[in-house]
Amino acid sequence: MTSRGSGEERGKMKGIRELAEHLDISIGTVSRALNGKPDVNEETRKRVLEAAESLGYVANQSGRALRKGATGVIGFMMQTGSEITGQGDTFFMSVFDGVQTVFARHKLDLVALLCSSEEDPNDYLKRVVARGFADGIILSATRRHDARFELLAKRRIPFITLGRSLTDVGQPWLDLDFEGMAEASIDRLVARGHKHIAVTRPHDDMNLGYVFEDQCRATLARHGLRLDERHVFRSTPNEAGGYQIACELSALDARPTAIVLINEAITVGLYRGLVEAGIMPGRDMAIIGRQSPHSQFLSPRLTSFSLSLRDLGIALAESLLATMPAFADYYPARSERFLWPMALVPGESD
Amino acid sequence: MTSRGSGEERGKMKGIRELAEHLDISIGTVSRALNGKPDVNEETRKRVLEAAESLGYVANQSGRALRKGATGVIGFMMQTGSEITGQGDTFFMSVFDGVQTVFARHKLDLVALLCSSEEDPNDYLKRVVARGFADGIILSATRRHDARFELLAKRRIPFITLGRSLTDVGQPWLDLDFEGMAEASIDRLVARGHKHIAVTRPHDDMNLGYVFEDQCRATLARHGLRLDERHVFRSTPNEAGGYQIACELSALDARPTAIVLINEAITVGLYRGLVEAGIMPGRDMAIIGRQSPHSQFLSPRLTSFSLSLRDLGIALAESLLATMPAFADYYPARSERFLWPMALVPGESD
DNA sequence: TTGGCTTCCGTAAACGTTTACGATACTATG
DNA sequence: CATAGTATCGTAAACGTTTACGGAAGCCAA
Repeated sequence: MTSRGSGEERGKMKGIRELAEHLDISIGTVSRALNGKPDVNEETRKRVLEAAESLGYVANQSGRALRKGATGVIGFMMQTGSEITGQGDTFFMSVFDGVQTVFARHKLDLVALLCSSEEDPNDYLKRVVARGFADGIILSATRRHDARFELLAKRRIPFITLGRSLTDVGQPWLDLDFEGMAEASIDRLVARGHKHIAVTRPHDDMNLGYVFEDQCRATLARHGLRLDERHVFRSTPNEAGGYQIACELSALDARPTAIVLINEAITVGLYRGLVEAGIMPGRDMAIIGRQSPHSQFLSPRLTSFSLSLRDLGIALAESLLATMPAFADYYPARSERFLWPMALVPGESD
Repeated sequence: MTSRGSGEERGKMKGIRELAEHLDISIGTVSRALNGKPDVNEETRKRVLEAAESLGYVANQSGRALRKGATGVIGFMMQTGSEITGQGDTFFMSVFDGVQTVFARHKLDLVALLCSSEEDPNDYLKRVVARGFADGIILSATRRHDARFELLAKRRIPFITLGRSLTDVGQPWLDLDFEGMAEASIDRLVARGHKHIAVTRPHDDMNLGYVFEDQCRATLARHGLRLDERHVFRSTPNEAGGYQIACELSALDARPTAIVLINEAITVGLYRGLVEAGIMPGRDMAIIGRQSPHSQFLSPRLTSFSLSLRDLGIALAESLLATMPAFADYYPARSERFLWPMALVPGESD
């Protein structure tokens, strides 16, 4: 027993070496004890665990990652700046919570990799993965063509995307069922007698915009209707964009009688713009959108498509782990691709 | 020159050793070249940089962090789950963007440390810092008493908090000027003849709730008025909470004529609840709140306190770096504490 | 020529873990 | 008693960097 006297619980633990000396055990045994290896006496394991607890020792991340070749970290890449993704904080926070319930079972940590709006997302991702920061990556806000896919595939980093893309490297993906949303929306509106239906989509090349518009067009065609090109509104995914759409809409001579919103962040602005133009949502203009924290508190209440973001996160996490060899015994290997269904919540806006 | 033929640009770079062999230079020189050390020939430095670029080599994070004792990562701790933080949709994303413009100058990376709603925040933080994950931490959503402060102080991790607390370990902090907001709001409402003013605050022990309520009370007292205990509304920081407040409000026999909202995420729900109760915002009830992406698109437009979240992020980052010895030559050492002013943007709701 | 200075580069030792391997003591079996 | 087997633990070699140190040139002045 090396004499260290007291000194417990104060300051920082130096490392496993100090812990080992404190216990008068070799560092190898300490490590094995902490990592649950079988070849260590149960009594000494208990001693080690207790000492680690009381001294506040936790294995250093860098040392462990260097040796094991894995960091135990999964990164969720997202872009900062307010109006990039069009998804609010609460959207991702809910998804994260689902992801973490899965990760917690495997001692994995989820961190959000924040790409500045001033940096090219491809460069950022390249930097992050080359540094070996995370064992796996979750991508969101997928674009029509997305070079990030190829980058991760080339480096053989396990990853999954929340969203599809024309770029396809065989990775698993999950995406919201925008086709189903488009179809259900159009069907519902047509059934209510609407013949001139407008749609919105992001101003940039987010993939979901193409998927959504195409399916709306196809569904309208099935009803013998067509999508007027002037009724496709592109906007930034925020309230200002929604307001802008309302302005353009009201200025039209051949005004549609209904509109389907692919993005939930534009709803309040759209409502406001319509009201200012004397167009009463739900009466003069039918609106179907996406559920958001406020959608049920608008007047009239928004008819919207909802989904369990938490469950989505769970599915996302499990699909990712299924592609990682280290978790092959927990999740059968597969490369899943799944359209996540959304449920129509009737409101008074259509 | 070791014969490697081609094989460039494909797959992953093994490490600095392979890069060095490729160049027929020692790894020490390669490292020095990449890190901008002075004692390396400019021509060889150019060769190294070009080779690294073309081979896609980036120094491994774990190895570098282990050797240098610093990770180059700053963590912003936040809690997942939808209704924890109570900040609106894009609040953090905007702050992050400001933080990153500062960090980019020092090759620091910002990541969001996501604490699951199922894990104790103190345990989470302890785990993160003990692992040596980040060189510095930014804390938000500070509570009345916040053990996280003591934990970080004990381990001597540089950190700053976005928000104050009764727990004070001498760290720098930035906080929104809720005192100023309370004072300006009350003054304005009293000047307009209101005598019965209600306030909102979070349902939990977030510190800002105490600060805000106290200052409202003090300012009312200055005008010879008092804050009715029944006019202090606690709610979850989301739209449902706002709706709930409206319900409680309308059920009151002695109804206030004005209300000040400390949280921006409850506004839409409150509007809705008031309207349903036949109370017209801006006419029957004066409302002053916080700016959010939708506040300007509500009817009537919300009179709100706004601030530049991006600038806030910049200040936050600079104050943090000022406490880190490694950046002492860029930012003069100081332990700053700063109330961030908010500007009143008149709307039609009061 | 000698010595000192500068410029450049190679060598090797850390950093804190994990783990393959071997060593020891003990138990069971013949 | 000899041997094999088992339980437990110590030793040391990795993992990929960075950096202190020293050495080998080249240059210049004395």
